[in-house]
Parts: sequence; structure tokens; C-alpha cells
Amino acid sequence: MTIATLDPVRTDPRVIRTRKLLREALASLLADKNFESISVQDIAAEATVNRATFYAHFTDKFDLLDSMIRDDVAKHLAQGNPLSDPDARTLLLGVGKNVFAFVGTHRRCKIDREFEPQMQRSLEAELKDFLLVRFPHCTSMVIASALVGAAMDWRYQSPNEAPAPIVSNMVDILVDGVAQRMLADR
Amino acid sequence: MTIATLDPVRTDPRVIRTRKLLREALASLLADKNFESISVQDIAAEATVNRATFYAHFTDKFDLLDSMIRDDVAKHLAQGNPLSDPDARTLLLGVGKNVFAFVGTHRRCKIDREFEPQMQRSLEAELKDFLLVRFPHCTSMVIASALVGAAMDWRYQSPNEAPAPIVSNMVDILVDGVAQRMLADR
DNA sequence: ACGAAAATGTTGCTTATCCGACGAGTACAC
DNA sequence: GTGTACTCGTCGGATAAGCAACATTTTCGT
Repeated sequence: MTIATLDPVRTDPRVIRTRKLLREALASLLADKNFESISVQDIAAEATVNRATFYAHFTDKFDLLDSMIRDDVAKHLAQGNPLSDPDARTLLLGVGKNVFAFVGTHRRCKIDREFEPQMQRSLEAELKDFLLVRFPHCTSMVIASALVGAAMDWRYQSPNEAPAPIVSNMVDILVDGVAQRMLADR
Repeated sequence: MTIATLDPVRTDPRVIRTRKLLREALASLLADKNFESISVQDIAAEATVNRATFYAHFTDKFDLLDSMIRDDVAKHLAQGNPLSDPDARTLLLGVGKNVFAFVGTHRRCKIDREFEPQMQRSLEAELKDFLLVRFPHCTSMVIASALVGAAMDWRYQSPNEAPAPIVSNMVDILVDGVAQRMLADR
């Protein structure tokens, strides 16, 4: 159906460019409009891309939002290459810091009952994939959910609080929990 | 031959986008390379545009440079809408200020024996067209050549000197000259 | 509750871009 | 001289993007 389903096409410069334009357009619109009030037409117009072309790449605006968030968060997660740290504790501290940093950059977006859950979902999904190279599937899931949940909570409950102590607390709990799980698994 | 020769095509979003990408790519490359050492391949790669597509729009890199300069200068010339001023003297002061401002922004470009003359040519051509709505053809030519010549001279002879007095002097001469010409023409 | 206006997906056809390849020209090393 | 490694223009065929139009659905004012 869509262009994206074929394989070699993912590397076509036109495809890459179009998707980039659409992601950037949505990000730009989100700066002064809430997600709910943004239409596919708005996005296509902002990206100077035909509306039909939008549907060739994404099923709807939620699909695009997911792509945008994951693309964005992937960059943040790689900062400082935290996964390379052999110690689980400092590793998670690094990852947590990046997660909070990412959420912090999106604080400017309008509070939106559609946007928040989508962001959380996408963020969790990407983080889970990110952690998979170091942790088993189920463990990655737990860590991702916990960190993202905490960050989202921080985002609009106590945005003025310093993130570092929160992350530290989370990591304490996670490290213990994961250690237990490791023991139980063997 | 090239796509650009057809008429309705000029409004095709793909065409607009491709040309924009190519202009911006050249501008970007000029920041740390001199024009002479920039190849068409470099430009196409920087713009993420196929090399063949480059040739569909521009005959060579000089053609692109011309387009880039004219596009850029057109924006600067419109600043403050100087043409709307009824008085020829203040009008020219406004235009001259914009010309010097434009040249000033391109001072960062590497000095280059190919780049300078091309820039002067394109700048003159665009300025002449710009002036045509208020002055006859020949008068526009004189004013354009004079202002651009002065600005280019200032650019690499005495870049630290304040532009305003230079412009003022130029305009004095031009206004007198044009007035004489106006009298002679009738 | 109803009609107008706008957004949504989808389609067939056109067109610009991509890609790989080609011969020709240029520079430089050996 | 010969080979290597560039860049340059140009070509034909494949494909993504543009466009106009369509029937639905959603939104919204009154």
C-alpha cells in the first residue's frame, strides 16, 4: 500500500527528505498549536508536501507523531553513549538523564490530551528498543516504563524540580529490582 | 532542455524545493571553501539532490551562484521598502544602505577570484531590475553599477570604514548626475 | 436538528527526481 | 607514454511526488 512498505525505497533520498519535512512541519506546528487542532492539511501545507504524499508515508497524524518522537528521542538517547558503561547503575543514570532531557525539550509544546499519551507511548517504545542491546526484553520494558512514567509525571506535576534526584531514586529502585529479577531468572 | 524553461513548472513545489536546496547548499559550502574548489558533485551531495537533477535546473555552478546571489539580494533590497519614498535622495540612501548591508553579510565568504566578479555581476543585474520600477533603463544601470562598485570596493579595500558616509557621497553624485540627465532628456 | 464548510482517505494520470551508466576531458604519478 | 582517479554533461528507464477530483465523514454555526 504505502511507499514505506517496500524495502530498498527506504534509502531513496526523496523518501528521506519527504519524511523529514513532514516531521519538522509537525514539530514546528506543535510549538504554537496543540496536536488536537492540527490537521493533516496543516502539516502537508507546512511541509510544502502534497496531502496525498502524506498518506503515502503515514496512515494519519498519530503515525507521524510517533515517527517524529521516536526519531527525536533516538538522538537524545545516544548522547554520551550511556549504553557503553559496564556498570548498570551509572548506565541507567546516564539513560535517565537523557530521557529527562528529552522530555524537558518538549515542555514548550502545548498541553494536549492527545499529545501526552502518544508521546509517552512512542518514548517508551523507542527507549525499550534502545535498551534491548543490554537487557532482556522484559527487563527493558520495566525500565522504560518506569523512567518514562517518572519523566512524564515530572513534566507536568513538578517541572521546576531538579531531575537528577528523581532519576537517582528511580535508578536505585530499578537496580535492586533488576538484580532480584536476574537472580530469580537463573 | 532544462525543466526551468517551461512556464507552469516554476510553481511546482518540487522545483521550488530543489532549487532552494541547491542555493542553500552552495551558500553553506561557501562558508568554508572558496567557490573555485567547489564541484557540482559537492553541491549536489550537500543538497541531497542527484547530480543529474542539478543539471535539470542550472547549466553549471556559475548559473547557480547567480541564482543564489540574486535571490539573496532581492530580500535585502526590499528591506524598509525604499522604493516607496517619493524623494530620490532618501530613496537612494535607503537602497544604498541595503546594498552595503548585503555585501557586508557576504564578507565571511572566502576571497576568491571567481566568486567576486560573479557576485558583482549578479548583484548589479538584480539591483538594476529592482530600480526599473522607478527609473528608466539607462539610469537604473548607472545607479546600480555605481552603488555596487562602491560596495565591492569597500568590501575588500576598507571593510572597517563605516558605510553610511560612503553611501552619502555616492548618492550626492548620483542625484546631481541623474538630475542633469533628466533635464537633458526632455 | 439541519445544512454549509472543512477534513479525510483514495484514485488515475502527469511530471520531477533518482539512479546507473556512458564517453570525454583533466590532472597527476610513475 | 600509460594508468589511475577525478569531474563533467548527458542519457533512458524506474519511481516518488504532485495534482485534481471524488465520495465520506466530521465539524460547526444557527
